[in-house]
Amino acid sequence: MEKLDECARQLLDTAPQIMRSIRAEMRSHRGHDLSIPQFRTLTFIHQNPEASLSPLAEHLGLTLPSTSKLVDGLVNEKIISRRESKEDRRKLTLALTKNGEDILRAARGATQNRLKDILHELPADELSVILRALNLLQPLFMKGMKEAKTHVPAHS
Amino acid sequence: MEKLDECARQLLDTAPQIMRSIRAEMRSHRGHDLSIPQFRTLTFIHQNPEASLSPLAEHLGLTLPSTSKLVDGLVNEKIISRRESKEDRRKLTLALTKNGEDILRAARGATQNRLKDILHELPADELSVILRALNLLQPLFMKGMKEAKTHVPAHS
DNA sequence: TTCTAATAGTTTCAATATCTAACTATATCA
DNA sequence: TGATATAGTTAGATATTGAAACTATTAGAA
Repeated sequence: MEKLDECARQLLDTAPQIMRSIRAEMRSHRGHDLSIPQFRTLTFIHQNPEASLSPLAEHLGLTLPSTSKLVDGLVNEKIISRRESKEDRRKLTLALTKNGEDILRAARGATQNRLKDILHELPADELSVILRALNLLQPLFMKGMKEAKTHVPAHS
Repeated sequence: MEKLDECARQLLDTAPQIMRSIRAEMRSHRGHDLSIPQFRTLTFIHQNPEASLSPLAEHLGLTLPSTSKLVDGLVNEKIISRRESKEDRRKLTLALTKNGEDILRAARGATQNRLKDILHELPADELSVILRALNLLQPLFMKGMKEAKTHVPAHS
């Protein structure tokens, strides 16, 4: 149980610092500024074609009104498109525009480069450890979300 | 370099999800609601006794006015104390109140428990991998901050 | 078939968080 | 000593988010 305690503690201390680097880069690369929630929205829609608003809200951890507003802004900027779903007229179908795909790709590229800058001095075996850990963590934190609801986002 | 790419990509995808869980717990446990920046402020001051405002701002990735306001709110709630520094009257010295320490302890405890809930099903060897990875990542993301400035936060 | 309940999303209002510009006070340097 | 640098505050503007209220659509019960 000591390891479990230590993992929880380290995660709590490290995750915010990682996010700080990510946020800084999202906001500093040339071109379109994206907030973290905007970036996460684009990523979610990219990974979940035909997504509607509610699963997006759930993924973001935001309420429906907040998510609706967020999407509004992105629609206004022609980054995503929003249309009525074919199977259920209450639902929206969200999609990235071409512009949105470009912006997402640029943001990911720049931010991943930044992270690579930070990580590049690590030897390969340590990168392997980190990669393995991330592969363990990712499903858990997606899984946590699944437990809350039954809607499972599809992952590439 | 493939591993480096993959690490950067996974980090970019996983860190926000981890933060989502942390944020949700910070906001849901009984007692005092803390925002992530507030929590990070308390943690920083706890780990850096006698800290002034500028290194805190730097740590948070916020501007001085924003940090000043954030601290204002916490001072008003008697969570931290603020006084003029002895060596330099331009500088503040920030400290946790007793109340602040209680609140931080409670927030950490609850959030760590939440993370433990998520992680507990992992076998010990996998926890070891995660722990090792976090121990590798943490200094890097603190180090990144050091590179930006010369002021090195002391760590327990 | 009709009516009620549930669901998806929007709008309004209020609160909170953050940045920029401008400013004050203090310390350092030429 | 005066100019410059540094630490922090205030005011104003903008962005983000939740709660309450509302509309439209779908599903389920009678």
